[in-house]
Amino acid sequence: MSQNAQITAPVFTAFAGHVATALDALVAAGHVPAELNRASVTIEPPRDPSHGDLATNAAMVLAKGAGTNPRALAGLLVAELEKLPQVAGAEIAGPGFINLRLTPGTWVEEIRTIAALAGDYGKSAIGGGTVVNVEYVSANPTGPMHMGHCRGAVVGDALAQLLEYAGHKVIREYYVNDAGAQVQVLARSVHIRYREALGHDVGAIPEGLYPGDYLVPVGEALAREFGDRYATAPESEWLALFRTRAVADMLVMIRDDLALLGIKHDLFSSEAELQAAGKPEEAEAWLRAQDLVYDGELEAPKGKLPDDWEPVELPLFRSTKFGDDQDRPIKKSDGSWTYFGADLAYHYQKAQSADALVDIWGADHAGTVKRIKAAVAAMTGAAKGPNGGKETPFEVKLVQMVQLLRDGEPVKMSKRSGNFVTLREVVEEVGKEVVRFTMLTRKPEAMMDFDFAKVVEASKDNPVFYVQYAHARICSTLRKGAEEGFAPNPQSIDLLGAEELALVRQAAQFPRLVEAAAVAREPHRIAFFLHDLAAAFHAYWNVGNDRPDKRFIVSDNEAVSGARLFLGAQIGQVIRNGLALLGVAAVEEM
RNA sequence: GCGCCCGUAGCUCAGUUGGAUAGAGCACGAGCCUUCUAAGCUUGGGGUCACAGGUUCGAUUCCUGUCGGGCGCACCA
Repeated sequence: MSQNAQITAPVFTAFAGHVATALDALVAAGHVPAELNRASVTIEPPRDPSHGDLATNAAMVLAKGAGTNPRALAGLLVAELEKLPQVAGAEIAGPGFINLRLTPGTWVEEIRTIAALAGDYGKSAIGGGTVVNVEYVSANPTGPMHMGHCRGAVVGDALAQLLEYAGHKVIREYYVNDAGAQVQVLARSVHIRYREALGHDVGAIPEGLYPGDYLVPVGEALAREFGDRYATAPESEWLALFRTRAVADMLVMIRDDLALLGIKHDLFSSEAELQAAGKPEEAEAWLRAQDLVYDGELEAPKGKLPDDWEPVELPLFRSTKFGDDQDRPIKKSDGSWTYFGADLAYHYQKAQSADALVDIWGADHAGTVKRIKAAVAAMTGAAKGPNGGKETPFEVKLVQMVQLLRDGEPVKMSKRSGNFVTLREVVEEVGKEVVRFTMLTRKPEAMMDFDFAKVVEASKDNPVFYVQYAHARICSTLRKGAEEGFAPNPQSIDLLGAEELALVRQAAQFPRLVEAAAVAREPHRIAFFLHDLAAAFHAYWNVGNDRPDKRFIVSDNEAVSGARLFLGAQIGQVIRNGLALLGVAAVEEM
């Protein structure tokens, strides 16, 4: 018999069940057809607090199917819901909303629930254990991470954590593009550094190669290992070797950079290995058998036509059949795979071990979303397909650009010259917590400014600081209470009044917010929730400025102090849980 | 020219998968404040949700079109 059996479910979770039970009762009484789809029934706090603690639209969305009008159905539901001991009042409002007022005891109980569930408060089973593959970062292995990769990395990592918390199994995956032209350029760049390490006069790094100093040690290591064996050898003798070595070194560097942000992938999938295993050929053969790949002429580019454009026949995937604007080549004229051709096989491979796929991409890749979605639909959806006709849900989340600013002035970046701002520089300057939280303070599809000065500002304008400060304030109050001999005391929390319970009401949103954010794949909602909760906490705190009797520690009243400290500890717990979801550590003092 | 994203208060942005009188911070106006943790507090004004249609009990939210901004548009990745 575990202790957990005694724990009441979080109030919003519980009431989702209560409303369902009430509807079941109406079904049993013959008022509502059993087969009615309840998916659009919501249980949420009303926007206007004067309307009560909870509102449901159940009567409005089900009335038509029940062959009655919303207010009549609401009357029946209210009669059921009023039977619940937690319900202090239920009324029908407007077109058929049902507003519920809960007893104060319900909120007191919620404090105990938070304490009992602790780090698990907010966890959900909504994911049902299904496996979601989240692919994020996937930066080319040609150099250190730079800030262009940062937002997608944080959003992807926070999303992965959120989905796990919501009851999914998550595979965090990084697709390593180690087969294309870029890594050949890398190999050539490294070869120059190799010759340089051998004492050759290599001059300036030629245009088009990677000029960064980070390749110097790679060249030196190769010089130590191979001596001058490849110094003047033809490219065909060293290209593959140097590419393999360089990519391996770059991945070490990238993993180190990601570790600075606390990011660790479960799986690094190599494009080169995928190709070596013949996966793209398998995909092509199957697609040709379905007449989804054919040899055809590529359409001319839609923008300004390049001077050297000439029509050519290539194997094309019929992505237009699945909503794309034109069919896309899977092979180049030299017979090698296009990025898309390999990516198509790669996504099919991912679908083998996951129930759903999510890709986090930079907005500059928006143009290729349709073709890859088309490919996944074609390969997983076909009735006779390799996946048995079960189309794998697949979403691409586009993360917009981040503009780096310093005191309002744009920071110049040029990838070509190798003069870009690295992730490491930024993390070392402002800290992991600040980077992660800030990247989640805007919805991903909107552009974002990242100002070095503003993100470290210690003021309430800075949401990172504001949330951290709330947690630190709680910790320091608990320390202070301990000094005065007051401990958090759950025995006396019935003494808490309406102002304190309003704080609980706010914190109690967390479990349903986790579910909504997970379903929407939007981790930034957690960041905004934390900001709102911190604001409510600070506001309550400030009441104590003028009214010592409303402070957490009331020196001559041990019972009230114990109750408020217990409340504070649980608010702190919810903040910690939320921050943990974002991968941000909660600080105990500032 | 086409595709994707964005357009909400003077500014920066939320807006709970279509809900009730659209919110927060900054800035502005007016008061207060020397603190259980200083990085302040309270309060007020401020809106054609870019625009025009459509869908329905109901639209900031969904659909169509227009305007404005960003990104992208080869067999690159």
